[in-house]
Amino acid sequence: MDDQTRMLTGLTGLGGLPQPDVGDPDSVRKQQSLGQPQQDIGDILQQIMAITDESLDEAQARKHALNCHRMKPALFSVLCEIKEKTVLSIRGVQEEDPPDPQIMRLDNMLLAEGVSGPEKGGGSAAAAAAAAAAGGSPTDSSIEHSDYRAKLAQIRQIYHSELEKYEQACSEFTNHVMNLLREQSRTRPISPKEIERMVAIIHRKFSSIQMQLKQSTCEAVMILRSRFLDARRKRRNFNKQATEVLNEYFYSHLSNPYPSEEAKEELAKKCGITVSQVSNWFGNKRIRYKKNIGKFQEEANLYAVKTAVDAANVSAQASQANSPATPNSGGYPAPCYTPDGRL
DNA sequence: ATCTATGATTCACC
DNA sequence: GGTGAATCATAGAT
Repeated sequence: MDDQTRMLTGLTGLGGLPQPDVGDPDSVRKQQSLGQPQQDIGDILQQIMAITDESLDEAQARKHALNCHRMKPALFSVLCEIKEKTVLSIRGVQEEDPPDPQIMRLDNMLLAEGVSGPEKGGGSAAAAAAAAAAGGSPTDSSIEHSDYRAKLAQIRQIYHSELEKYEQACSEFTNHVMNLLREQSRTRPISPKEIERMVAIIHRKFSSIQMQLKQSTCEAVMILRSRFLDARRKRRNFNKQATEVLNEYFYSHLSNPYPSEEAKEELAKKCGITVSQVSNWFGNKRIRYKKNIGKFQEEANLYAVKTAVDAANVSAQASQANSPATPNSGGYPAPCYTPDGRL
């Protein structure tokens, strides 16, 4: 009995293996035509392939039997040799690809919107600023603001929980595949590098799923944002007190109705609006005043009186007289009024 | 329904 | 970047 025949009998004697059909005349013919060695190897390979069709316990037992088989090292070395030849053609085909620019774009956006960054970072601050600039009374904007924040937080939460799920699934799957490959490396030649490559492939697959998640999150944020920006166009008039403060400043600085940055901040604080709203207001006011001074005459006189009265009060309170708020020299034409407040 | 007032936006200019 | 000018879009008055 030669080695291969012994091996065959050894394998068939392992139990549970399909016995070569000795009684079958076809089988006998095959044995004769193939020649003993090829036929034996063919059987072994067939048995290896058959493992996949079996239950786990059976397969484990079979695997163990095969691993213990004394021909296994020989088969293994043959597989190694084949592998060595084929690997040369595979090598270098799939090398490190550069970071996907689209992923980077999505990442940057998610970071900017405060979805992927630290909990209460720049993104929400920016949103807050935008919300504040949205106009309307301070209460309205804060309602819109909190609404926006709440929705953003919701998106953020979903994004993170999904991301976590994906990451967990990815690492679980990676572990599983690595274990499988390590296990298989006992029967077929698998280099650590190949395992690495396989892991990279898995990661690529999962990162493409992640990209989809990022994309849909971005879309959600964009929709939220556009809704929010639409809401911004829903103009709300400033309250009476705010308009009064702004008008007072405007008419008392008619010669130069350009508040400094500090003055704008002060006015914004007084009126409960943002600095950019103050800028808008002054921009509109200047142009509209200039366009139709006549129309604003009454208003101008009213505030001139107010300013004069205030100035008078101040001077009355102070022991020494102060000069009026702002002399009107140049700049925008002043309304006509007498120093005592009469028109 | 229509008009007016007004806050916001856009664009060109400096 | 701040401003003027034109324009948009809507609230509020009629």
